[in-house]
Amino acid sequence: MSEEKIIGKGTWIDKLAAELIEREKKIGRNLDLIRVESGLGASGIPHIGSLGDAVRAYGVKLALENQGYKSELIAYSDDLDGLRKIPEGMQEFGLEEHIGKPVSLIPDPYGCHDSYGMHMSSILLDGLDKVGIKYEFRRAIDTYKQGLLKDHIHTILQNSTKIGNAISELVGQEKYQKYLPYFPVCAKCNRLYTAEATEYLSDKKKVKYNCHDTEIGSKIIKGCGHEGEADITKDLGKLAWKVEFAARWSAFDIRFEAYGKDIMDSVKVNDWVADEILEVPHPHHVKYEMFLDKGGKKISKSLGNVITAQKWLEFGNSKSILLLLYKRITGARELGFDDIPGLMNEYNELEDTYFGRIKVDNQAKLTKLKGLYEYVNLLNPPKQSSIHVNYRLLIELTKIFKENRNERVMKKLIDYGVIKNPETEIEKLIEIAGNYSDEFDEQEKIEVSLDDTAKKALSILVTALQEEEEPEDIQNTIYQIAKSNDVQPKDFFKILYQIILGTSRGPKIGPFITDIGRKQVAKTLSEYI
RNA sequence: GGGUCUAUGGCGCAGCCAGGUAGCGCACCGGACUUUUAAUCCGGUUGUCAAGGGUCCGAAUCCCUUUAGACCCGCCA
Repeated sequence: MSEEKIIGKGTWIDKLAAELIEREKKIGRNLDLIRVESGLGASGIPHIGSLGDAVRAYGVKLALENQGYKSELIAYSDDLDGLRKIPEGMQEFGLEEHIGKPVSLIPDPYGCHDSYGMHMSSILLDGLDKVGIKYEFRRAIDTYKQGLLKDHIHTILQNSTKIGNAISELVGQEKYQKYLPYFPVCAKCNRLYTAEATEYLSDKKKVKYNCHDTEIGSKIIKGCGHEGEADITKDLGKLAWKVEFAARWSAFDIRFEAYGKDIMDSVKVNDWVADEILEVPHPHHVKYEMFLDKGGKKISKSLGNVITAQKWLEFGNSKSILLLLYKRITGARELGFDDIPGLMNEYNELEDTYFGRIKVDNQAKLTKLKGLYEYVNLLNPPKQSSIHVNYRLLIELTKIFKENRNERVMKKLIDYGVIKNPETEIEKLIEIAGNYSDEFDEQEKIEVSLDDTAKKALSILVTALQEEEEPEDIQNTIYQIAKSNDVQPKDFFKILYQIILGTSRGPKIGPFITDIGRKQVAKTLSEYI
């Protein structure tokens, strides 16, 4: 693997950006500004996957800039989509009556934004802000209202027969051979999807529709029976997804958009529409797998297993999110909050590699790891390494100290020689590690098998701990008890850790017992005798 | 029906995209040292890199076929 083969910073992001540029050059498009796009769902609570789409697109923007091009990320909220089902946990808001309406026309149940859709989008935008992603925000409702897509809609509707056939051929969906790929918002009941467009009056730029019951999922949405004509240049309505991206790509001059495999078919059709109907080359793409929860189910907005950026940030820092999203793009991954500690530590390792404290033999590998570190820092890496504390250790410590947590954990860390002085940087870590242990501490009672000699030694220890007078040196006492009762000290310590911490090792146990409280420990231990 | 991904020592995974001696963490086993305990140090575990074929001087890595599992699409967005 030679030096010259390495593109940019050696990551998949750089390679992708290079492919993109090469393709644009081949097509011969203007490269003064390369726009990349990311879609934001607005119908449900945005999970980490939606965030990933934007974060990765931003990575590509950074790579493009790094290779000398100007670039911009458009974050586009699909807030003209209709509400299909009520998200888990939002049953009490009486959203039932709004099913089928565009989410930007539904009031915000929480009352803090101009609409339901804006509320949802804001959660994602807030997530992006928190991890440091910069973007240009666009909304579907504005895009349509401003008529930015009206020429594209006209062209698409004029070619609806051709498109309908192509959809059938490309992905086997027959529906658009019969109906137009355009959903007017019913003038009478404000609903989408119920209003089925049957005919396009090309000269008037109007579609004929009738509003009738329609089935979405397993639910029937009531239509109001209204029959009308909608002016595509003035009245509210939207293109079907199968053709909408193409119109948007063209209108915004988008050169890159990543997509999840769940919308693979739509992208395939849209690429065709862009190339063949709108006659604008489609953007470069990359497909990614969905994040799955630990059971292997897709993380869905409507189910309860939502991992949002906000929730993640309670337990891990923004670097851990960025590392997760930038380290690789391929492959289905099962994701859960329990991945956070690993990612927190992995970031520290990566930082050590970047600053040369960890040696990596393979040059290409080193370049790649350093590159990854730079992307996780959004190509603005710190000049100096941060202070590293093993995150799992922090979790263990915060599990033990619930009162005066910050102070006591900090003191322990100094005792251990992990840090020299209390640091505000560490305070933050103690806080999130504490959140983690509070939320996920399962208090698993593990089976500890004890033989008679061990039990005897244990009961002597319990007695010793219960003495009013504090033994001078608990550490030494434990050692002596083990020795004089024919228990291997090594095993005895192990037993104690298993009982107290649920692990086979831990911090130096003498001072540790003092920290928790002798009586407390004696009580816990006595349950095993 | 269509599509995508995954398959690597006991477990979890990296390596695969841009082929060049099969690695990491954990677990486990043995040893060393030690009142040693966030232990540390040394060594180990007979991995057909799912199976078969192809390309190549050389394949875990690229291509084809097969098997198993997962997920997505075939409403809508």
